Amino acid sequence: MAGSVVSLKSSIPPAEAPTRTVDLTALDFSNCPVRDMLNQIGGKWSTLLIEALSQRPYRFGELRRMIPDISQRMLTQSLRELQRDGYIEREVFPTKPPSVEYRMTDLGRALYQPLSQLLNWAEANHAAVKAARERYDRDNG
Amino acid sequence: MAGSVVSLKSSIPPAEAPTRTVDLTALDFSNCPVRDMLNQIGGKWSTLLIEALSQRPYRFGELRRMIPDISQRMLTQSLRELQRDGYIEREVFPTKPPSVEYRMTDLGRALYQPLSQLLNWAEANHAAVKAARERYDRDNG
DNA sequence: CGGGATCCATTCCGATACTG
DNA sequence: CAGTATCGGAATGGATCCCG
Repeated sequence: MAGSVVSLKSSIPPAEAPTRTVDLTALDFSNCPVRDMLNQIGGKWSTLLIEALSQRPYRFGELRRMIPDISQRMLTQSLRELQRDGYIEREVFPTKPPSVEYRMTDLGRALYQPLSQLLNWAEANHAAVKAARERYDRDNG
Repeated sequence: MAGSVVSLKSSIPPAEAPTRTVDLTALDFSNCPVRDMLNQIGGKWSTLLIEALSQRPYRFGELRRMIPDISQRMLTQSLRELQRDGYIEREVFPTKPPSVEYRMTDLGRALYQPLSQLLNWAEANHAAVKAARERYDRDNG
């Protein structure tokens, strides 16, 4: 793959074709985490967790009860990935039995700004998307 | 799963615990396309295509050359899904050999507003995420 | 040129069982 | 309570061949 600044010419003869240059590097997998990030955000549970933790810190068991459909395996894994990317932090309290709390970091709160905008858009436009799908499925398949 | 408005109480004794109610319905899979949408956007190629088509319409082969790493199978499939959700449209010109053009719809352009904000954020903060990952990987396994 | 069909590798995710 | 370990099915994505 390798960081590619794709030079983009129309397939019409070069002479009259305006040469446009599009920088797709920003979305290149190997160079930057944009794709990586969206891959992570696009995971089945990540946005749900970010949404929940954007409110206040929660303990593991609380999150689990909030999202009954998540398995503890995926809950652990998703939290670890969010933590690894620096969006949330994990604090262990040495009680017996131990309790663990997860909270957003500054980076996570920063991410939440544009992310919540996108989520709001999605929520506001789900009817349009649904309609488009039904139209497509009717006309085609 | 089923649409769940999760009633969320802290695990501290109910008497003194403030009862908070968090509506996670918006992110429920079965109810609304927020999760669906992010699933789609989180796909390996979708954002790349939306980014490209937000500039101007392109033909199949042009897109293919712009993104050399995509297979024609995934290009076709990704374009179909974006079309199905109403973000792009497809026009066939009855030339010989046939040519097909893809362009953004109004809905697609609307989506691009919050989406590009998120992409910009990701691009601007990739250093922070990278640093967080290295720190995590060093401190842990 | 712009696909469709098929096969295969990888990754994701859920269910279950066990632990400090 | 908050995990870890293991397994198997499902979904995702890539390679290749074929077609009007």
